[in-house]
Amino acid sequence: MAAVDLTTHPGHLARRLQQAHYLLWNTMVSEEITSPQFAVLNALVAEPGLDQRTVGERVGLDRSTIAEVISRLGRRGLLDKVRDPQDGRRFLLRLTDDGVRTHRKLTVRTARMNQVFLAPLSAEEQSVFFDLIRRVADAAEGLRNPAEPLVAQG
Amino acid sequence: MAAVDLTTHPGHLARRLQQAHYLLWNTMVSEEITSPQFAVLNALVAEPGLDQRTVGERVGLDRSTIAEVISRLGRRGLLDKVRDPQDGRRFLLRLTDDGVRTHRKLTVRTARMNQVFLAPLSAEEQSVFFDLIRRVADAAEGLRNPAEPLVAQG
DNA sequence: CGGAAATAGTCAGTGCCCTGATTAATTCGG
DNA sequence: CCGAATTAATCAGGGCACTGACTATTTCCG
Repeated sequence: MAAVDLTTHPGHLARRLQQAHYLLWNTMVSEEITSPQFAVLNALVAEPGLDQRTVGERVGLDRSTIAEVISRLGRRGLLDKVRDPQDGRRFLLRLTDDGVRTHRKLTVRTARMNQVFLAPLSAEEQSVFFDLIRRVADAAEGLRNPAEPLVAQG
Repeated sequence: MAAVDLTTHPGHLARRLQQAHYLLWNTMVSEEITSPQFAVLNALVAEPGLDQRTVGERVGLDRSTIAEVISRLGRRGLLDKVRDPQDGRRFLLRLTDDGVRTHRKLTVRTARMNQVFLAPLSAEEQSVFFDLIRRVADAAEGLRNPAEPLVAQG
C-alpha cells in the first residue's frame, strides 16, 4: 500500500488540463480544426512563407508532427506548399484565402472559449496561472539542450 | 495581419507543459513505462481488483484509451485481467509481483522528477500552481455533464 | 418470465506526439 | 572541385486520446 496521490503530480495535472481544454475546444470552437492546427494557421498569418521546420518551432511541434498537421491542412485546402527555389530542401508555406478566412473565424471563437476556460480564476489569478506554467515549461524545455555554450564567453 | 499571441492561450500553454513533462519523464523516469501507465499501476496499488472502467475514471482516461493502456501493461506482465464471476461484463484487474515492483521503483524516480520539474517555483508558488490548474480543469470537466439534476431538490 | 434499457468492453477511424532511420539537397573544408 | 557534414523533409513504429458504432451481459420493469 504505497500508492501515491496523483493530484500532487504536475504531469497528471497537465494531462487533465489538456483534456479539459480539448473538450471545450471541441464544443466551443471547432470539431474539424484542432487547436494545434489553429496554431499553425496563426503562425502563417503572422509570418507567411515560413518553411515547415520553422513553423514547427514557432508552435512547438517536432518535425514529424508538424509534417502531419501541415499535410492535413493542405488536404483541406487551407494552405499551399511550394518548394523554395533558393533551397530545394525546404517547402514554403502560405495560407489560401480559405485558410485566412478560417483563421479569422476561429480567432473569435477561441477568444470566447478562453474566457470560459479561465472563468474560474480572477484576473490576477489568470496572470499568475500563465506565469507559473510558462516558467515551468520553459525551464524543462531548457534542460533539453544542456548548456548551449555561449559564443566566446568562458 | 490579425495573428494572435499564443502564449496567452491556456490551451497552447497546457500542451507545452505536457510536452515538457513528457521530455523529463522520458529522461528521468522511464522510457518503457509512460506516465499514464504509471497512473494505472498506481490506481491498482491503491485499490486492487478494480474493473477497467473504474480505473479509467480514477486516472482520467476514457474507455477506449484505458483499454489500450491496460492491454499493454498486460502484455508486459505487469497486471492480470480476470473476468468478474459476479458480473460477466467486467474484468477485474490486479497487479502482478512484477507490476508492484515496477510501481515501487518508478514511485521513487517520479518523486525526484517532480522536484526537478517544479524547481523553478517556490514552495508557495507550487501550491498555487496546483490549485489554479486543478480549479480550471475541474470546472471544464464539470461543463461536460451539464447540471446533473440533484435527487429531489428543486 | 421476457423484452427494453443500461452497462462493460471492443473495434474502427482520426488526430496528436515522440524517436530513430532514411533520403535529398546544400554547405563546408581540404 | 569534391567528399563530408549538415539540414529539411519523409517514413516506420510506438503510444496517448477522443468519438461513434457494435457486442455481450446484466438489470429493470411490466
